[in-house]
Amino acid sequence: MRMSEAFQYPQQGIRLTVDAVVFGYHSDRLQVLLIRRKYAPFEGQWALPGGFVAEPESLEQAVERELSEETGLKINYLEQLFSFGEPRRDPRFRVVSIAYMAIIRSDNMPLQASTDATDAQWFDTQELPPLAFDHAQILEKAISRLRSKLRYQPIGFDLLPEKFLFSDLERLYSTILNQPLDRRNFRKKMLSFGILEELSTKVSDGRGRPASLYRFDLERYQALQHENFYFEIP
Amino acid sequence: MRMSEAFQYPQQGIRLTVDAVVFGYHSDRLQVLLIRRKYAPFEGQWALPGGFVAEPESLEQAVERELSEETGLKINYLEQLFSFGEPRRDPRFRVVSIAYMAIIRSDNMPLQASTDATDAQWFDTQELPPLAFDHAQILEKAISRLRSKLRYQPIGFDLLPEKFLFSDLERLYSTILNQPLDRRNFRKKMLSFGILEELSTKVSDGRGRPASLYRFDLERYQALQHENFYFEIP
DNA sequence: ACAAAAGTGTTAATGATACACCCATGG
DNA sequence: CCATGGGTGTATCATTAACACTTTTGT
Repeated sequence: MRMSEAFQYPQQGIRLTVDAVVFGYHSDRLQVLLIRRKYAPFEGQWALPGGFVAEPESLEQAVERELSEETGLKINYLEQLFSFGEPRRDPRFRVVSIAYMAIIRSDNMPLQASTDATDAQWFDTQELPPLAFDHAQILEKAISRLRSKLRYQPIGFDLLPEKFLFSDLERLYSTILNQPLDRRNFRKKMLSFGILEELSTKVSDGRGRPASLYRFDLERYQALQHENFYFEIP
Repeated sequence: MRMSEAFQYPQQGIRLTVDAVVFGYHSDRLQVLLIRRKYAPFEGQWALPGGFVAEPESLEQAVERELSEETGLKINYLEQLFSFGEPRRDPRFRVVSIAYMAIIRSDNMPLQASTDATDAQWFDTQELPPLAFDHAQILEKAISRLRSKLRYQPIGFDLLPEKFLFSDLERLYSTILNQPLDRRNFRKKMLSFGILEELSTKVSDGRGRPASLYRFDLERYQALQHENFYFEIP
């Protein structure tokens, strides 16, 4: 085996793809972007956006290219999730897929009447259609990762517009974590980090007392990271 | 692109490997297993054990096979770490590597006078030689993962022999986390989980008061996981 | 009796949880 | 003046952190 490695450089016949679980947040719901497949296998079924990795591009570039080709969307946050490589996960031949988790700001979510793309649609994560391949498993892992990251990384802000209401942020947390939060405690904790800037503008949605807009202060956050600072929502 | 995907099934020329960061614990030090490369590139340099994935095997099987071929070691814990796919990480051609983190019980560490294997050696993680490819980066990521997992998963027991002294466990934590621990607080916390069984045997290393042996109670741990139980060392 | 490591409790500080009323606006 | 959502503080409880002496053995 070592010998063959050294001198033959075996060509494997294993294909490499990337798939992306793209999250958005709309109407107080966590949404995920799916693409309807045009071709077999799983023709007509919904699947995660993704595709084969091209020879000279990095994995991240591959994800960004595929997303841009299929949906025209601009990614706001991207991280590698997990690699899926069970031998029979694709019925055609061996495909190993490196899955990514991506986040798109809710003010960027509208889908472009897409170029090449078939159907691309946002789905509420609570009401998902059957998915092609092992994509349900990938999605499940992504949701679970998103949930835990929400608690110890300021990743929730990537799902909201740049300026947002505190109540939006709170609803986002309680929706995605699927648990009720105490408004006062949440506010106290979140403000204690000192990474939110309160803007002077107040907005009213028509009824109720007008609320302040906030903005996530990324620079401040990055500065704090070099000190003994831990973002954590209990 | 979609078209070509659907009908051509492009062969990519991207090779797929697995690499393993294998941790052991010996002489109160965290150790990692390295292999001296027999062939170019990086001939003679130290590298992580690993190799090409064979067509019909799962990724985990590939790791286990390579480790067994190269070192004869039996793995005690295995988890996928991260996938590395920068286009020029291998000077020969495009190789994407899926890295795993493995743990070997310290009573299993002796290396078999190896079959095929060249040199395989344990290295103290504080005194590492230069590594081939991007393996230093992989190793760094593995250590950081091990550190954080140590805090919230009972993974430290996988580094110790089946029966161990409480002081060993404590030293392991303070060594790997690289911080001093308070003996009383550590003990109190660790025992509070109820996942350690105190054995009746006491052992003495010649000087000082003899100490009890403990054993990690896996079944109890698994049972507790279904309840509201969180292992966490602060 | 001394050296060496094991074992053991209490207090103070900090952080988490629980909880209810007033405020500002639009209709 | 009513309905609606925004905004605020305090008291209790739980967890963590700090800290030092006694016990058991071998030499």
